[in-house]
Amino acid sequence: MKYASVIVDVPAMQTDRAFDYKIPEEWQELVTPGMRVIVPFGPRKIQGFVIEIKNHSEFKRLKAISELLDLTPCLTSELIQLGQWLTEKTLCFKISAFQAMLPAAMKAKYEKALGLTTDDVTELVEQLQPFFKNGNQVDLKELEQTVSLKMIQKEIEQGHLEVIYKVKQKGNKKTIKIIKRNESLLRLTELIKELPANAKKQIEIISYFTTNEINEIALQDLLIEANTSDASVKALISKGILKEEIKEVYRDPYQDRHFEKTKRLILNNEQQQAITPLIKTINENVHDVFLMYGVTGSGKTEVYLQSIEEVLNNGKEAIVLVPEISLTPQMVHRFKGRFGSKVAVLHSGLSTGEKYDEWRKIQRKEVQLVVGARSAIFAPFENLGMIIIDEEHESSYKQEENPRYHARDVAIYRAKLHKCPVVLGSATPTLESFARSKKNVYKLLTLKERVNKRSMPQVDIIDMREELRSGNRSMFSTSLIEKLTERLEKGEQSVLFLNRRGYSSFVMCRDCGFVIQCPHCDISLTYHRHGQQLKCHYCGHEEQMPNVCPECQSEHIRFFGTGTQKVEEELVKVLPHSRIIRMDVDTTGRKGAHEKLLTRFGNKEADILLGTQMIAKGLDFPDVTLVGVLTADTMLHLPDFRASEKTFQLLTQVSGRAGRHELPGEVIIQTYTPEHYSIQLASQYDYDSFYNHEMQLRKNHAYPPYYYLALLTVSHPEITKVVSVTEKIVQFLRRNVENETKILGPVASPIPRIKDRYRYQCMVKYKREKNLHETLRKIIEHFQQEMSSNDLMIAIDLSPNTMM
DNA sequence: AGCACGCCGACT
DNA sequence: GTCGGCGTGCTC
Repeated sequence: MKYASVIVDVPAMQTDRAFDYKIPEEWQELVTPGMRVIVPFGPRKIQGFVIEIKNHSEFKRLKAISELLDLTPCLTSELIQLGQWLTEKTLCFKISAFQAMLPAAMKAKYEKALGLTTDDVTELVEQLQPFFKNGNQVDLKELEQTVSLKMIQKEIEQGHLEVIYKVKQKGNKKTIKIIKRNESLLRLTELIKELPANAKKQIEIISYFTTNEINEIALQDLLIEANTSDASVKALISKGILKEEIKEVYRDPYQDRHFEKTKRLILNNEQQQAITPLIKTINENVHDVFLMYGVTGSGKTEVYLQSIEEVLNNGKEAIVLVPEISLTPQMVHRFKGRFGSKVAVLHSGLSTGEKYDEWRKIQRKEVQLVVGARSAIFAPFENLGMIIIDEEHESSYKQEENPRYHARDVAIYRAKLHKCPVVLGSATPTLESFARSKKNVYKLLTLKERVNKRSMPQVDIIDMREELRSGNRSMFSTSLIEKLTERLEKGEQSVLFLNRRGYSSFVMCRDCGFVIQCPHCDISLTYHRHGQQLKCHYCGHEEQMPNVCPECQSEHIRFFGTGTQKVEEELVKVLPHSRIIRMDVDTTGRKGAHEKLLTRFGNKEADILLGTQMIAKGLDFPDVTLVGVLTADTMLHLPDFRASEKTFQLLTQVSGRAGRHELPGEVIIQTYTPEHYSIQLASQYDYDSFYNHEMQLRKNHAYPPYYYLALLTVSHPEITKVVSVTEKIVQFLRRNVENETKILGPVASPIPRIKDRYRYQCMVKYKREKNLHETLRKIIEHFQQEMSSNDLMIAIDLSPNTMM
């Protein structure tokens, strides 16, 4: 007799362990670790993951697995192990770790229904009787709307009704019907004559098979091609001449796109030097981490492509991670063009079903390469030959919700197991990675020249304070307008970049200075042109834009700050004849809208592309010769120790968008702090100096990479509770950490209240702290009751990206 | 997370 | 005396 250890789908501290189940006789040999099952849990039924098969169980009153959801495990043994590791590393629940590895379609949904337990409907209360006219089950949600719960409860007590717990799958395999011939072509030709003459349509169908000499065809195609209805097809099937088969098909998001085969390019000297050690590790089957530091346009991608080719030739698989926002069609094209149908693509633009299908291709070993965003790092490959993380510095590789993992850490963990290399690529590596390469923990591969030998575009820093002094109160400097006009005249294109983070349009009274804030969060509301609404970006609260100031009744209340809409309006005023494409969340909301706008810009249907973060990455248009950054320093003032680093990265990234082809490019950076080193050094493309300068600061302030961080955020509706809990935590930490570890706090979070919950935090800065995870676990355990009963929340982020 | 069980106050 | 509030503890 075998038993299954199951991790159940209940994300709670008390259930964060395996539960044992009997395996029914008929599945004894079938159930293996990594399969999803449905199990009884208390009174209900829920989904779970089998993580182990055992011959004994300590527990006496075992229940049996009620259903199998997979016949092939969806988690490989490696992924089960990885899940355990993730759980410890990020202090998340086991179930959350497993769920993070799978496409959303495989997560269960739960529903409750009421079932009739008697044959005689009239035993029920009259009011309930009509609901069971068409069957003996009714959806509970539906019933709740019209009937009181009490009445239902009574009926359950009397044994007339029962609650049925249902587990539903979200997405599923898409299938089509295939019609096959059941006879030889020769026999079919004979059959045409044998069929009754009035069976015209049937004859037509058979002729279609014989004249085209085909064995099978999709039903929907056959109906069109042979111009018939499925009644005739059914008739032939029942006669045994044809047969029907169900076939799983993939929703292919790229099916009507043609990818021209691209050939490998000749590598230049630098690229050759970079790829050699990489190829060596690939062929020798050893684990290593490479940092490929290559300036924009230095041809990193070609190095990726050729090393992947090597991996695939060795019969192994590869994962390429790309930041969500640069997973553009251009990017996909490069991989599909080289490797065709061997590639699966995973990103958030796909529907749940499409993601599931791409994932299935990986599981069934139909592809050898995955290109995708963060979660693609969990691709269920079993024979990994290499993992590439492009734009390694991107903060989106860190998941900001549980499990708070960093894709880079997962990549290195998996690569160690598979004895294969990890390649981290960037033009502006994170300080962490570059520091590791200096210590030779990562092997540094450097690409200093651009492939086309062009120098980087000239960058001009414009001091906006000067502009203000000389009477220019607009958001465009004289120089920027001049250069934009110049491009318009020459028929060249420009890109304007608005860095909006931490600088959205808030509403302020000009008389008393009152700023309208969210009633539930301590943050100012954002003005939305659409319907004159004020919106909170944290809790979704909405209200109407007032006509007068709520404080002083002044009419001089208006919105400040710079949204893309506002910039567009202003721009049209200054350059009335320019054609502008605006790209932001509003214009790219719909699926495919993003791509359409870019195509239009590429076709030169506009002169100026205006947008936020999303246009900073990977765009490559030959006629763009001017890039303008409207406000370079907004991000600098966020409460974030990485603010300078992010600013440097962004400016470097954006500058790389200009003059990528024959035409030379120019960059304008507008700022109120032109002397800031991250702006100065970005304009000189001087990563090394930036690195040295920033490292010194990090050292002085005890930040990464000199120290590791852990951020604990406590939240509760009452501020006194929050403060006292955080205080207790800090005291406990102080008693349990090493001497050189620093503990900051308790302090209010940068956003002190979200959704009516007060937030306090404490930051742990440590170098070596062997037992930190254990200590943090103890803290959670200590507050466990309060967390489940008293609405208390403690969030722990190990190596947080920001302090928010 | 759900859900049952169980112990106290305010009503028919 | 009963209904129903939510604190406590369990789920293989």
